[in-house]
Amino acid sequence: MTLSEENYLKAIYHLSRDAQDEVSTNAIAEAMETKASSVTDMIKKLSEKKLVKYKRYQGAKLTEEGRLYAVNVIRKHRLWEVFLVEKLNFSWDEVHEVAEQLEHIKSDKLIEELDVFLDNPSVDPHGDPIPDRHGNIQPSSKVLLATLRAGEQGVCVGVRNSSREFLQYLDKLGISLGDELKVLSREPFDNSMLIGTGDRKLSVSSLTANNLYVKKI
Amino acid sequence: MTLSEENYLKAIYHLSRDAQDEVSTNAIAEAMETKASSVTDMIKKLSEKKLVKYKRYQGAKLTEEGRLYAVNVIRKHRLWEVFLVEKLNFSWDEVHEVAEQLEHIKSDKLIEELDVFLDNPSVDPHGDPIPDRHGNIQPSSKVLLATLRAGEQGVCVGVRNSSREFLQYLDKLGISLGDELKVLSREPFDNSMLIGTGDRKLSVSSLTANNLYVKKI
DNA sequence: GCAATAATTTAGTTTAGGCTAAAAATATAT
DNA sequence: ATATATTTTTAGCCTAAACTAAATTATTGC
Ligand SMILES: [Mn+2]
Ligand SMILES: [Mn+2]
Ligand SMILES: [Mn+2]
Ligand SMILES: [Mn+2]
Repeated sequence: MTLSEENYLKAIYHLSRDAQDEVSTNAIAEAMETKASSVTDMIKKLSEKKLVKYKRYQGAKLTEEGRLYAVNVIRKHRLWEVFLVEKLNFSWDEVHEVAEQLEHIKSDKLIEELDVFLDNPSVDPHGDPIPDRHGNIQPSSKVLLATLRAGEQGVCVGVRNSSREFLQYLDKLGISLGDELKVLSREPFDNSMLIGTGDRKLSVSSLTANNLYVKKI
Repeated sequence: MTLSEENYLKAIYHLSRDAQDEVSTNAIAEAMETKASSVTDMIKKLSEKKLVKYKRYQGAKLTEEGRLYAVNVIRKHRLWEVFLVEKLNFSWDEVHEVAEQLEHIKSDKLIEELDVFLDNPSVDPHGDPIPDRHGNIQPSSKVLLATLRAGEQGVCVGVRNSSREFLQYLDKLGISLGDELKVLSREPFDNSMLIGTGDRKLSVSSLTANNLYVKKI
């Protein structure tokens, strides 16, 4: 499997929240920053290899084999992100680009030993779950901060958007995974919230609250 | 720079012990397990990029820029080998294949932090020197075991041949880097030697003695 | 139900990095 | 010194993965 094929599988996986539904050619093209015609060529190839189910004009859907392959690439991506943060002093907004390269390294022993070396982490630096060696993903009960009512509390456990801009903004706000947040009030005017964390109070915009996952406590 | 270009630079570097001499097209082809015609195409391309000096029918020679690039790839290769052995329980005969992939990952921060994480190692698991970030390589005074006379002693510091077969054979003999060896006698008949290490005595063939580096003590 | 629009595929190119076969240059051996 | 052998280059193809432009199919609005 080539680097490009692996990236397509990953993109299709991420685009189909339910393993059932077909992903459109255009959606894949946008995610991969490429053209629809290139996508058609590639999904035909992946279809030959039985990694994708494809009928002309009907989009693509991963086969079970394709899903397992995609999940394994994601496992590698996330383990490498943990490694970079925990061992090499990378910050959470610096890891993605390098992990995009490292996820394509081929060696079963490498990834199993890395997993052991990192003490079998269950989530990556952005709070995303790390699939196990068999492709199983731990279900989690996280909800968006935006869904909490005034008075409710939660622990910050992940981000929905992991762009550098958002991650660096959270750093600036002083919000990290593991922090306990309490919703002090919600502002109907612009859907922002006033939250308390530690001894600080801060106002977070609707957009921010819709990109931060918490686990209720 | 593509993976293939990097591999050509590395091959040319390894083939030219003295940075002066030209490396022949055929020699590169053999080292890269490719055809001479492909090599011609590539050295033309590297020549355009000023990484290689090339005149038709006269072989290739790295420019200073090309040498620095090659040495940096080798630095990455060897640091990753140290990582695999020291942190991930790889044995010295398993690391090369994976390091061949890892050496192409592009991130300056990654390699500098890896260097720090590993405590700035000076040699890789095969005793080969790790260039520093500026491309300088520590000169070393190692000699082949085969050059020692009866009665002389040395510490095992490296291998000339790092094929899996040879490394596994050394494991079977119980010889590791760091071991002290004493030449008890040399056998004129087949150039083998009788050596003592710890409380053991063993006979090593001429071929083995010509592929093991020691530092005299 | 049909025309307009949007999505998708096809056809034809491009570039990187291979290959083979043939031509050209260099090296070697009488 | 020249014929032969070896090395290297050139010419022409191939495949993977992109692209553009044109053709085709699906969807939507009336
Ligand atoms: Mn990532
Ligand atoms: Mn992540
Ligand atoms: Mn190696
Ligand atoms: Mn090595």
